[in-house]
Amino acid sequence: MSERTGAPDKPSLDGLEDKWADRWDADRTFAFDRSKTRDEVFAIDTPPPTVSGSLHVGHVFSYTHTDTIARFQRMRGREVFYPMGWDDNGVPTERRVQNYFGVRCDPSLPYDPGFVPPEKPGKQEIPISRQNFVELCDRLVVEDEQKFEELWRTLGLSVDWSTTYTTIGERARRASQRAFLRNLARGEAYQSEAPTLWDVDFRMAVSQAELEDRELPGAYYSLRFGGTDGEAAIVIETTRPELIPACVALVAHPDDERYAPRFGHEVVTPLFGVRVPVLAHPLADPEKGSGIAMICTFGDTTDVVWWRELQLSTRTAIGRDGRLLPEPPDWGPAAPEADARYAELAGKTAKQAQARIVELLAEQGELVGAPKPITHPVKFYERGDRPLEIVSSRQWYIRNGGRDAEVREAFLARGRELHWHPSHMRSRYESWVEGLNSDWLISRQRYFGVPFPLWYPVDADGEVDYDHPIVPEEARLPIDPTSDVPTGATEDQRGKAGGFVADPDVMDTWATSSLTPELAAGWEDDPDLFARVFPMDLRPQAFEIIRTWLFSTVVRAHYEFDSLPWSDAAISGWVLDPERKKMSKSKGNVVTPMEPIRQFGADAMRYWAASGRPGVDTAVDEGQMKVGRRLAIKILNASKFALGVIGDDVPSDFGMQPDAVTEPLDRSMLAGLAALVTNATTSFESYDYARALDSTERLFWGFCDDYVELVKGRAYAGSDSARAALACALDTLLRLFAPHMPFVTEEVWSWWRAGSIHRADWPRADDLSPFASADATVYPAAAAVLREIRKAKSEAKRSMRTDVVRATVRAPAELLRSLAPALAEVRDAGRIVGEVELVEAGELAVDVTLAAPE
RNA sequence: GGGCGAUUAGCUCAGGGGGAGAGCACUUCCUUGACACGGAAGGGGUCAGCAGUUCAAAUCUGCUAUCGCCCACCA
Repeated sequence: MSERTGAPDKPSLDGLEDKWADRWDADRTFAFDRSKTRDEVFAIDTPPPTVSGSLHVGHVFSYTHTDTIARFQRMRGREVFYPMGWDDNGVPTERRVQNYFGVRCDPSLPYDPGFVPPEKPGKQEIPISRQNFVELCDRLVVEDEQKFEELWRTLGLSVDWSTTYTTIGERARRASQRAFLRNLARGEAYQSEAPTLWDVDFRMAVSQAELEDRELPGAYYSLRFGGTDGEAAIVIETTRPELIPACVALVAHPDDERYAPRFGHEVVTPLFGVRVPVLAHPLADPEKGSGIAMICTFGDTTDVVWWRELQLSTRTAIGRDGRLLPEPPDWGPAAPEADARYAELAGKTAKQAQARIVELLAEQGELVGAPKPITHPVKFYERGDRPLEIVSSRQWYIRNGGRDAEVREAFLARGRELHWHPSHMRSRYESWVEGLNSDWLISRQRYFGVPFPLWYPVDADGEVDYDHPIVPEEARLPIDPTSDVPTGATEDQRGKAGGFVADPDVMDTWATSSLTPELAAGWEDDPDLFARVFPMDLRPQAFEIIRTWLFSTVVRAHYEFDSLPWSDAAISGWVLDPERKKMSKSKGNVVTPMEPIRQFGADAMRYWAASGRPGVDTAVDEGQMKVGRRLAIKILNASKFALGVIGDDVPSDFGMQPDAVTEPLDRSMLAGLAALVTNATTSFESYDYARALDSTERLFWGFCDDYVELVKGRAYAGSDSARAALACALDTLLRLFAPHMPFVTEEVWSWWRAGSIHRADWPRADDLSPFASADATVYPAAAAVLREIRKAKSEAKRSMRTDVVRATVRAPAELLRSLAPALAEVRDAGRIVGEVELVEAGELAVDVTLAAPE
């Protein structure tokens, strides 16, 4: 509990961050009170930052938005559950641990409890077991966490630092495996051997959500497929001639009269002389190229559709390493020259094979005309460097509506049930769900991650039976099937006929991240906490991971709890560099936040962040930070003035004493403040922290410029009405600013109040209701006239303290009526020493006669 | 190809049927008793364009243009 200190002579922002961060920590100001029930709690599903690198200014931006909401809800009386997670699961962390310690994860190795990494990573990576790797990860995360936490605390995030979680730790592994096993038991998870998008460098399957298109230069090559039985050749266009050996058919639209006579007939592939059928399918576009395409297994996702729907055979040419397979595919009947052709290409990368095959086509005269250069979109893994291939493999999926209209409708309904801020972000969710074309592929052929908690029986012939996975009891989780054995089995049965083998794969990181609300809430591990916080209230996140994080979290909660994981989603925009370019490490334009926080102050940094509207991309702007700093300083100084006239003997509960406010000017000012409270509250309730700040700031500057000047004389003279009004306004304004500028408001609060402002009540318009009946026009009228007087002095290039010998106020009758009760204050603030004449006129104008210069 | 958003002062942006606004920058002035890490004032805009609804449009509707993003089976 803080002691009242009174205002210092020279208030300063210096050192406020450390001072108050330490105090909040010591007082446990933001500790979650878990005696509160669900309806009293406001729970936030905080995005766990990836601990592989460093935080950048974009994190500061969006986490500040969330923190303003958290502080508002806390002041409103909700017990805020505001945990922090650390995302240490996934490729970025895997790479960081590899590079940092010079090790490599090899799950076939046994755990070595005595392993110590080298002091400096050697040139050769040391292979270690998965458990050893995870332990190193835990160790590194602790170091990263400390840096992150220091920044968050300096920024003033009001999280409860005793409620943290990680995404690769034991709890996360247990929750991920438990959720998967339950999906499996209910039939929501299934495995399938099918063509899958595949990254040839990472050598793993990639899900639809991890795809991105990149524009790449390419070319259309026109190829001649020879006719059979005396029929003419058919010319097709393709961008991937290297896939000719994988060609299984040609396809044209059923209504295309050019090719209708050939349907069911065969043609011969160029170079290889393999016979393939000509078929009809509505997906073939008569307008594209020559209107007829070659189907390869597999060149793109359309090939997969054709292959499946036309029930074609498989002729695999490209392997999982992106190179042409060493052995030729099954050509079918009679293709004498095919093997020889293929031998020359085997082992080449797709790119090399294309170059060679184009040469050969040209030599053989089977290339029609010159290649037509184009640029076209090609699918990439978002982290990958080479185009994706499609290979057939056995993978685990979770049903997400990609292949089932009913399931899809259920998730669209969840999207409509969720409150989106801003609301138009819902359309991104909807277009994603509507465009799904496959289920959620959750298995990854990686070593670091949460393993699938499964084994498969090996039959007497040594064949693995994938259709009857062996699952562990939930109580055993988390397990690693490569080192743990099925219940009742022994290690010596591993890999043996009649024994078992482990599922070698790990789960996609989103399979864990999709459980962050459950993880943070202690699902199954802490049922008492879970009941108090789940489903949560708010998911704050960036828009670009709606299709991944947001959607997958909805999927998991829908299946496990038949509910949304939270009622509201607040979607933040991007932070752009000062030139309004997207920040990225490769461009080298990433702004790190600690330096500007130290330079301008955390409140100033937060001011900049909170000025960015919900969902709107915002540029890094030092100008806004300077404005924020100026505001913070103004709050210090205006408070110092107000407390100076309120008096040092003010009791700590002095403040809302509406009865003491009797003067019309004071009552009028407080009427405006009441309207502000309503406005700011409404804005915050709809997650519009920016509007709340904007309206509060607007009133505050006017308060400083006009009200303080008008009331100064009377306040110095000891007017009780002025003292009470200033106390009331200061008290209210500080609390309105507290969510945005927690440090400076807490500092000022400590001068005259007990306890933390962040545990004080949010202002209620009801507290100011005595002023609802006040004439709200008095204060604006007085301020307007005062501005006219200042203008006259400014235009005369005279000091503001110049005496006014005589003034004539011309104004509409209403304005003059409003002005009347505050005329004394206007005289005082305007230094009018002589007569004031009031004249009715159409528009406000003030003529003044200034005292002669000395 | 479909969708979402944006277009307002030199810059960054707010506003959302009836006065064209803020901050920064610029110009001028003021070292007044809370504040020189200040303060007062000023200049500056065909609210992207066209059409419509309306007594009245920056604001609502439609179309167009430009920019950004999302989605799509892009041979």
